[in-house]
Amino acid sequence: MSEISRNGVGDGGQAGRIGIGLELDDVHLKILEVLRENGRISVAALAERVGISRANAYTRFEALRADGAIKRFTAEIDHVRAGLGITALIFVTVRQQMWKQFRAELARMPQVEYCAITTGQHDAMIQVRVSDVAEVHTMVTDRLANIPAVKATETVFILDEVLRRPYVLPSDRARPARRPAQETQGEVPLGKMRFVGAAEGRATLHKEG
Amino acid sequence: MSEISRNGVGDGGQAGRIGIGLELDDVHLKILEVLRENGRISVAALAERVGISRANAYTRFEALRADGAIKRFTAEIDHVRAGLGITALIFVTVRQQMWKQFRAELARMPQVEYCAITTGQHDAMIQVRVSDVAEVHTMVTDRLANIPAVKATETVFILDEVLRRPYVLPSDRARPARRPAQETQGEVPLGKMRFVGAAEGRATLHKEG
DNA sequence: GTTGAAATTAGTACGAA
DNA sequence: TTCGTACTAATTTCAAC
Repeated sequence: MSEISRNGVGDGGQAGRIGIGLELDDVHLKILEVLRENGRISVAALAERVGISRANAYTRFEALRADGAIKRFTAEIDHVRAGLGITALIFVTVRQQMWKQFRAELARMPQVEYCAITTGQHDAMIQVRVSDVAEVHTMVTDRLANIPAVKATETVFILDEVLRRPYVLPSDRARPARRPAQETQGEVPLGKMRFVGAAEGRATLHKEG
Repeated sequence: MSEISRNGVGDGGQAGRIGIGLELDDVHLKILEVLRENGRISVAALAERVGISRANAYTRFEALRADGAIKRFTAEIDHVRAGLGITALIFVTVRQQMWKQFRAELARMPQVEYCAITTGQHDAMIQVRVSDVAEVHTMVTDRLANIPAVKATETVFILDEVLRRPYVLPSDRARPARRPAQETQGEVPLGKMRFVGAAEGRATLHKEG
């Protein structure tokens, strides 16, 4: 057993998840790096690529899963080939204290790939995948607009997905692509920048379903 | 060999990728459904869950990969446990005809998990994962603001990720959660809705690197 | 945390329906 | 095309170091 707490066999179940602030060492991160590129690699091959023994790899692999650091394994598909070539972002303004209803409706919309609650002028961002632009219109008007919790929406289309990493790791910063940072050469033109603060009374939200 | 074109062994290589508009049947979709939830499932178990023979499962599995319908297998991690608990969206306005430079700079930023070109008032949306809010500020001011291609940025923070599916499939619509659609009950309050058109001269963009 | 061997399982290659 | 089976190769498990 490593420093990672796990739902060990024989646990009563009460002491299930304790160490919430676990620290992943370099080996853990290396494992996650390899799995990011090849989620179906055998643990034996994984051990070799990371430079540890197989038994160690099995232990750490299981620990990462049991701890929840690895949530699941999945595939990445070509949405166009799957027949869902249209991607849109829908920014939603939600009526306060109707979040629970909003979440419940979201679960019933299979076109939704991602939904996040944000600061800024809108309250949530939804990413949807559909087969044609008309379906976006249908979704926004027939589904979203009929949800009382939804006060307003704003839709933009995604023209191209430039970059998509399964996930980011702290170890990625260590060895970036090229040119070692170069520090801040002179003052930054702050006029370019604009932060958008959180809307009032929304920072206290937390998962409810 | 199925209806999916593949880089079959013995192919000269010239006739590699032909059928770009391939049609996935129900069995293909079922396979993708299973792999979405468990990307590490063995092909034998996959065959059983889909209800086909092992040989057939191997054929289709390989066909999906060779065709590019499945791009890769990967893991899903808990970003908080990985030490990157802060997620932000940065909306970027890009100076026209400097997209190539913008893309090149993006590749050097390991904190970026996702970047898409969008319609609407901004030109691109970047999703970043960092360890603390200060790092967002650093990214925007030190990195992005120093890119000539970047005209302006607008940053919002993600307070909660409500829903995240690895991908959406056309077959998901067939059997949604509950309540069979109920049709449009009366007219839709269109006043709620607002579409944002594409900025001029940007729809002609395509991948360059 | 590592190595080596046994047991299990996965992947491949056929022929038949 | 799909299925079923036999064959080969690899992986996982378990042991001792």
